[in-house]
Amino acid sequence: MTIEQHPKRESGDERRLAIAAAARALIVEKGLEGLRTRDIAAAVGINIATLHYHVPSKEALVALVAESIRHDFRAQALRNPRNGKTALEQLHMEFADFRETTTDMPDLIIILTELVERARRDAAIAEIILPMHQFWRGQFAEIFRLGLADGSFRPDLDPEAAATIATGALSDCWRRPDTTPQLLDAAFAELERSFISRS
Amino acid sequence: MTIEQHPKRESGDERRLAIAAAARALIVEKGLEGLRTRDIAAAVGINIATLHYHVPSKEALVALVAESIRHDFRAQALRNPRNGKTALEQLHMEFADFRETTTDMPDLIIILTELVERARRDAAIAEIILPMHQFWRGQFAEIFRLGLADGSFRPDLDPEAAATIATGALSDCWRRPDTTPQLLDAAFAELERSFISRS
Amino acid sequence: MTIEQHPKRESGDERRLAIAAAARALIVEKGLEGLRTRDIAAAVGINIATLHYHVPSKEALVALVAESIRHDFRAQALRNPRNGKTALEQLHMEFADFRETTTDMPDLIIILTELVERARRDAAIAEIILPMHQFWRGQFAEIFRLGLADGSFRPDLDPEAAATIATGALSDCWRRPDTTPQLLDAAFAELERSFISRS
Amino acid sequence: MTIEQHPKRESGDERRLAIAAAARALIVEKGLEGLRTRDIAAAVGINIATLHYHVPSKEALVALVAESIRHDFRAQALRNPRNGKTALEQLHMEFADFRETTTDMPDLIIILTELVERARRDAAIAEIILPMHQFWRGQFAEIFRLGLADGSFRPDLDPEAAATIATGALSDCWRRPDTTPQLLDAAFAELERSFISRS
DNA sequence: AATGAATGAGAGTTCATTCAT
DNA sequence: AATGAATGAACTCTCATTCAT
Repeated sequence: MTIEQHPKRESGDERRLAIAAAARALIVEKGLEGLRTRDIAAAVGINIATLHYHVPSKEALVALVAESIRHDFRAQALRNPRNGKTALEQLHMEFADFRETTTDMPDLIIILTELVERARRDAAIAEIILPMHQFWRGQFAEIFRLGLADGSFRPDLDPEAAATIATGALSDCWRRPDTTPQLLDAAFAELERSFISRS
Repeated sequence: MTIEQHPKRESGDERRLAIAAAARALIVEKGLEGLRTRDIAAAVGINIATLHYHVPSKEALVALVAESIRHDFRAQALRNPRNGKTALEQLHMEFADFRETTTDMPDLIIILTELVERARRDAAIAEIILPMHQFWRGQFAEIFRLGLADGSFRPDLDPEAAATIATGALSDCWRRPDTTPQLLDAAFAELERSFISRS
Repeated sequence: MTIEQHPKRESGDERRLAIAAAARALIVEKGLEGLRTRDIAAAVGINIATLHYHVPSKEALVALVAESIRHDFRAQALRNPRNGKTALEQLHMEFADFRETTTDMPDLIIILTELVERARRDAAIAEIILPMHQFWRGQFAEIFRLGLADGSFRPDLDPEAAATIATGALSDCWRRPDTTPQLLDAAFAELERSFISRS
Repeated sequence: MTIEQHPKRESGDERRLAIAAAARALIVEKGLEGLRTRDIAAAVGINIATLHYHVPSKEALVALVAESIRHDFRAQALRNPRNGKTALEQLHMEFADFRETTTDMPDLIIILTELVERARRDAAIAEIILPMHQFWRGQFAEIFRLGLADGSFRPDLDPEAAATIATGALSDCWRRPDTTPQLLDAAFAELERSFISRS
């Protein structure tokens, strides 16, 4: 895209981006377990030794992927500002965002799931991934607190627990191998009915 | 059962049980990805060739673990009969069962999560594992349908979607590395408030 | 066939015959290199340990096959007596015998070839197999000597060398993967024209 | 060729040559059946992984050996041009070539025999090896046709059958474990007497 | 910044053979 | 005479990583 004088010799950052992209594609295809450094190098079009020059170890490579995922999530989260919206509007936006992500970047969620799994055994990954989950749940909790204050959600709602349920249901819903858009929509609707006040 | 004079010489079924147990312990420790046949053989106290005598391949070994998990789940599901209980009582029992499982057999859920992940790429595992998930969700759906009929749950409840939410929230709740019993209890309570009728 | 009181418990000799037969079939199918004791046991319908009870080692098993081949060859050689025939008649009979063997027992020659190959490295096999070859060549030499005496073969014929050529050409002819009956017939005819006297 | 300061670090082609040479020596010693990748690596002085770096699989390794044999055969065949020679002179040269090969490169024929045997079950090897045999037989046939035309061979000679007999006799002659140079010479002489015209 | 060559450690699997019953 | 279970030794092959250039 930008003017390149040495197309074969990309800058270090560009190479790292290409490596992360290739790694993500391969994780989607074969899972984190099936990820091979040689495959990544081949996909990028470089030598394995060159790959190790840019990313010193496989551990660092997985961390790079985790960072890359976090970056994309953050970008998505910041795209639609919530300022000045009602709690219900924000909840709808949150649902819409999730729906959009599952549609536009299904890979992102697959990789995230794999990283969450790995986070249980890899502290470095945990440090990157878990805050993401917490941030997402935090956003839900914030919405629920707002809705409690303005009376749009039922008064006995526990914002934290509801956030746990919402994020849990959504992510598990996506994780399921037999998932469908209809299933997701039904879950959205049922979650809304569960939380709004009725009077 | 009987006093073993030759612990080196067990029957095939006993060995297979011991192998499944050792494999499960190792999966909890190192994940399915880190599972090594040699480690299992060492844990059981047999030669690797002996392991292959009883379980012909690693693929078959993972399937054996999946079967073993299914067996345990079934046993647990059948322990407390639901006959003659109200919908709410049954929901409470479902929660209690889950709680009991997380307490008594935390490994079971960890392994199940790994197997679900693998099921995405391994059809043989999928065939064993996915029905379990569906059975669990089906039980929730049944409870919600019952509660709709007797008026204990709110009339606009979508039983299937609610079942999806309940199982999703619960399993995700457990999957989280930072999970606590309190978190689980809060989720139980919030789910109940979400679904019961208020009048 | 014979009256068996314990069909499952054959006598040692019968078992050894069955083992040899199974081994021969498997050698034809997969070669001596691909011969596995387990496959033989399975073909016979017995346990591997039982196989080892009857034939103590794989080496002994190959020797058993070699003996079995020698037995068949001998039987075939003795079937058509050469007494009172002319040299040319005997040569024709020799050709007919070879042709018959390639038609009726093609396996026999395949296995023999494999055994000859192995004889180079296995003295025990060599001791069984090489005399067979020498016996065959000796018969040809005898025929050529007879034909020299009665003038039916050309006077400058070297019986030993001619026997070498005849057996060599025939066995190699058969060994070839693209062999055909026509090829064999052409070789027979050309050999005859090469050796008979023309005057 | 040049003085090597780092014998551990050779070019890929050199390594492949060294691997082929080591493999050939080992095949002569233990047969194709007894060929082990570890032994080859040890003979070359490299790690097994390095061997696999240069030759990706054992199958490819056997193919490499087959190619190497073909290369040597071709070089030998092209060394002495047949142009302008009489049929008889060419036949003598063919015999001399074979004799030279058996003297200078006895291994070559041993390995060839093993490869021919394997060609029956391995299509990839067959594609490399069988044309060699056919080329050799074709050369004999050509000589016989030439000799028929100029009257140096007997008029009822079947060139193709004679070529089959000649190559068959020669290769079988060599294959025999009890072979001697005298035996070869006697076969040469007898073949010549069998085919030349007498008038 | 890049690469061809090399490697240690280890993976799953195979096989003839043996042991206890 | 027969067998289920066990085993040592070996096999081919893989992978992340390093070295020399």
